[in-house]
Amino acid sequence: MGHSKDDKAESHERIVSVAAERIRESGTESPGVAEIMRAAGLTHGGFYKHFTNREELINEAVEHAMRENETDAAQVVSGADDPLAAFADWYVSTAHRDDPAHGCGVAALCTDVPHLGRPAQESYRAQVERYLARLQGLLASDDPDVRSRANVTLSAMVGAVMIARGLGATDRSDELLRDVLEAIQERRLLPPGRHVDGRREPK
Amino acid sequence: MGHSKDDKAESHERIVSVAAERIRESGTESPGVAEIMRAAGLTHGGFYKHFTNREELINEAVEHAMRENETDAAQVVSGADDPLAAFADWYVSTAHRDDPAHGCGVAALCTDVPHLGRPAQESYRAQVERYLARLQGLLASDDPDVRSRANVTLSAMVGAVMIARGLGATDRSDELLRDVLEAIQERRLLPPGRHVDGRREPK
DNA sequence: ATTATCTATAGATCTATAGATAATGC
DNA sequence: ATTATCTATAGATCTATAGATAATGC
Repeated sequence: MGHSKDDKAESHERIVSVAAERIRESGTESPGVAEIMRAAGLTHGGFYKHFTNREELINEAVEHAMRENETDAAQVVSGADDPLAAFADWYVSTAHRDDPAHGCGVAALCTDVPHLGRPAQESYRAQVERYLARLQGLLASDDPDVRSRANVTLSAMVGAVMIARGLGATDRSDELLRDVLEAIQERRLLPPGRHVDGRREPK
Repeated sequence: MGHSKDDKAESHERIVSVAAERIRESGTESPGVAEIMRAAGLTHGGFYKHFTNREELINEAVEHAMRENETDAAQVVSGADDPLAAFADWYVSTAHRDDPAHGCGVAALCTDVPHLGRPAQESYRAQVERYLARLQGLLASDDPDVRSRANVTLSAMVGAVMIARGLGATDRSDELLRDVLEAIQERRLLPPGRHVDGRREPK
């Protein structure tokens, strides 16, 4: 047993980190307090010295899952010849499909977030904004429709990984990921005739 | 109490139909047997005369959710001036975002399916195939890359609805849906320079 | 007589709490 | 003395079962 304040901070971090993995793998409802504490090397009784209730842990775990992934993204694009291609390569991959526990929280938690409280929804929204800001930077900046294109690109990336996860590690799943990756890397999501009037009217 | 064989068949259908709604709204783990039976106007005790266990219901409910949505899709495109535009309009919409219970099972259940058994995974896979077959029919048929384009289009459609659900009914969410809808309707997901060599090498 | 549904409940699991234990840190 | 963690357990909830009830259908 360790009982210093540092130990407690380490324990807290470990619980949140483990929970962030489990909820991306099995959803926010599935893993129990006892299971998460066991995975963190602790017993379930001590849990309530760290969190007022389970929901508080889930909120911290959602925020952790979102930010953890974002730091990975920054490393991937830094110093790449084609940063957009590197970003897409990292995201739209079989490795990402097969390891949701350490992957994108926007993809893994999209179905859970509507049933969670404000803090988790805000963590989700903020991470979508960070992805969109990053994509706008990676797409040609002289395009009046960068934001629209970032929305389309993010949708295709997230959708591909989600459908691929539903299909499992099959040839069909691999093919879908590869087709979406190529479409992004070859800039096929660009408008064929450029729009010069900026944002169009919503129908 | 009604006790005829017809009544039982109706009860069975009602239980599966209600379950198909609840699992798309809250995931396959969340709704309990008692809750589903109550929503079907029955008590929980009779459940096991219809299903050997909860998992069997979930399998039937997943299959039901997938097929129900597919018949809606067929109606939407039939007789439309621009069937692809009509299909995208129906799928990439705020109405679809705000009503997962009656919406696409591929979107609603993608995170649950990997944790379910073979039958549910097969239902999921089959519905992805039906969507892709439909999209290949709606996209220009003289294109050697229709299949690739169907994969990209489906990913963008599903991804847009999933992210939009995570964001909730906000301006940002509406904008994302509108941008993806326009990209599909204006055929912006087409390659700018056509590829005549068919399928390219996987890198 | 058969059977679809209902009432009641057993057994398992989960969140949260209470009190004990064994370190830390003034 | 304080407190981080552990053991034990209360109370709620969930799946599944058993036996009772009240219709159907030969």
